[in-house]
Amino acid sequence: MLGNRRKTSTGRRKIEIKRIANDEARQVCFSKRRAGVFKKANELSVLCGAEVALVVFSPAGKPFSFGHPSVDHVASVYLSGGGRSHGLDVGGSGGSRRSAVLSDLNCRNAELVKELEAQRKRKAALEEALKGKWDGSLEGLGLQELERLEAALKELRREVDTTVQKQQLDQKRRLRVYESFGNFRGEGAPCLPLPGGIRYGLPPGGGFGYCHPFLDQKNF
Amino acid sequence: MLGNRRKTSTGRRKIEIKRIANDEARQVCFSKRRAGVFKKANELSVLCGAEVALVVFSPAGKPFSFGHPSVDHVASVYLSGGGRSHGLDVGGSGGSRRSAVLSDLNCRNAELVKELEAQRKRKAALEEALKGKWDGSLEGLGLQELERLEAALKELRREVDTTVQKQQLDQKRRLRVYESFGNFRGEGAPCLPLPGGIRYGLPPGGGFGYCHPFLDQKNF
DNA sequence: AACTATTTATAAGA
DNA sequence: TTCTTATAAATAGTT
Repeated sequence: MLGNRRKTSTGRRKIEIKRIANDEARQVCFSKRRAGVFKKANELSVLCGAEVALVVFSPAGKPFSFGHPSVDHVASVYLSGGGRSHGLDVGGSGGSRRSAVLSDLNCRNAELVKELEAQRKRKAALEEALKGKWDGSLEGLGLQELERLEAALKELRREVDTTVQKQQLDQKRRLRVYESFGNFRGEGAPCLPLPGGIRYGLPPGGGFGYCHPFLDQKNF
Repeated sequence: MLGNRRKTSTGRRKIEIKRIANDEARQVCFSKRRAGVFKKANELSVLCGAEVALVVFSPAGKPFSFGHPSVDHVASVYLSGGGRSHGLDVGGSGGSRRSAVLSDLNCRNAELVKELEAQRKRKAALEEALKGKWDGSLEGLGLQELERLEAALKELRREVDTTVQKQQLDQKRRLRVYESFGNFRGEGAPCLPLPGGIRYGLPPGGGFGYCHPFLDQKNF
């Protein structure tokens, strides 16, 4: 009775890996494959103990992410230059650790002094720019002035970024803490400013909801 | 002749998704599955036009990554709060863009003024800390002083991070540029400092080599 | 969302 | 690591 039932499906067919033209089909494919990729990423981290960070934006711009131990952790390591230091000087095993810390601190201090210098100049320049062109409102400014202001802001950002990056690098060299477990996030309201320190990812209350892996990631 | 050959394999068997105890088996599994996950991630981005960033560290700490349009791009968006603004005010389509930019700039300026204030205080505090305890060398300092200095450095970092994050958020709100194509990176020397602005990832010359997807990612 | 026929990924073994 | 093979899993097209 069940055996001689007609075929109800043509079955899976091979497809070419190129952009799916049809909008709806693309959306369906995204949902299915997103679930698949996240599952694979999770399995890789569990089976092999690998550190994994995966962030996906749907064609509509909805964010989904998975990280083990966390997106933040992996992003930090990646940011700081990638990879563990292959076991050298990790853990409190020997007496060379203290001197390593010392030379590390020494190095960081030198960089910090330079950064202070740069910061001083930068701030002066920015105040200059603000003083000359800025009275608190925007209405009196032409497009040109706005653009110049924006350029100044970008410049500031780039310089601060450099500072941050160096400091993170330094810090990560000796701070290799393992966090406890992975996480899975998806589908949240975009563009909310976040309080507190920098986050390579978003905090629980910051607009992204946490979801259990593979159970709740069906929305486009 | 070929048909009646004995089974040469027991074939694939179902496994439980939990850490593989045996080191070698875990390594082999990592290599295979890493390739699989990266392939899936790439297919998702191509088929569906999704933005994807995937970073994996092997158990030994070797970094592998894939991004479309790039890890940097996805990380930036993710960092800034996630998600596109759902088509509103994207592109130069309407006349509301100008006023949007104005209120945006206005907002950014207010934050900037606050940040300048904070920066001034921060710098003063740091200089204080350095003046009091620091003569250029580390040898005269006890562990307690070192710890206090480290705390000051961390504090500085946290505050600078906050600045950077806010500015990035602001900037990203109106800078939604599409880059051209994805990339694949793997297996590089860890922990080299990077010149230039902050990178959510690593530049071509920064210690990571570029690889073509799925062809060159076999090393643990 | 559910259903299957297929394709694809992969666990073991060599 | 790479190849092979049997099998488990993912998923394209359909309903």
